[in-house]
Amino acid sequence: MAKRPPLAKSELELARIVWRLGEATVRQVLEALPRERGLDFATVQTYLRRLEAKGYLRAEQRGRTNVYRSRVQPDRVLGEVVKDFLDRVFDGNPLPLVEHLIQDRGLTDEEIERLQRTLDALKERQK
Amino acid sequence: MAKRPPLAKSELELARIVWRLGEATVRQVLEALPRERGLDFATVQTYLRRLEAKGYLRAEQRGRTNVYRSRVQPDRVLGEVVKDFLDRVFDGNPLPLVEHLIQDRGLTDEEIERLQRTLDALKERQK
DNA sequence: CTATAATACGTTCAATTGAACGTGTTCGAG
DNA sequence: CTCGAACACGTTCAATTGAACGTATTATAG
Repeated sequence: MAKRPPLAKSELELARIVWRLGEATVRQVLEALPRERGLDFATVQTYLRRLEAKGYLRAEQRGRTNVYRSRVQPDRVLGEVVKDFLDRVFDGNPLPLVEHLIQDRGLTDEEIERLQRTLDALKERQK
Repeated sequence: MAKRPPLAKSELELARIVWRLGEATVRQVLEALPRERGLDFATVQTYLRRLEAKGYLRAEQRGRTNVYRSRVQPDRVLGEVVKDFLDRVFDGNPLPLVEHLIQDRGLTDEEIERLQRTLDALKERQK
């Protein structure tokens, strides 16, 4: 499985939009971008082309226009991104990051409940 | 508080070593690096200089040698790094990341227990 | 004392990334 | 038709990053 080159930040940003939309043209991605981002059409085009070259997206010529869709499972890519981050910043140790997240950022009561149930299930399964 | 320029990956890697050691010379950082990293002394020197220029580290001339130490609270920087990542990859929403982490990466039983206690405490406090 | 090793510091260099330009082509409104 | 808007694609360009070089200086083992 030929390893893809790493995702740059802007590339991930656009890839996530394509993932969310399922498939998208340059213009659709541009329009899905927050207005204050202020990217040029040509710039979005360039990034999508790069994503295709890197193997993350696949372009299909529909009529006169290119439609991009994901070539790899988004979750898989996300997993790689998270793993890379975890390795670099926490030596691959998830616990400190999890603790940081649940301490620091606001979780609602429901979210806490939900996490507890997830942990319960996990503890069950872990036997 | 003048915002620092962002931390590049290699820079964060070295900064973390300085944080861990409390203070360190170029050589000490070099030696604390995993052997397979294979960085040159001069390269480590360059990165530490950049970290100083960016305001993350402060160099003190001790004898003939530079000793680097952190200029900002490491936890603070770490918080920024995590926040940036969370924003970019999960739209600032911690829950999906937490769920991904506890599902995907191996947590030991004790770690799960510990998380549950943390969540209990958090739920208490949230009233 | 002197040659060698270690260091600081300025400089360089290639690859990657963020961002856009220019040109050729095409499609649809008048 | 024809003209302008939209698009594709090749190209460019500056900033950042990863990595190291070269030179001057100093400390130290012989």
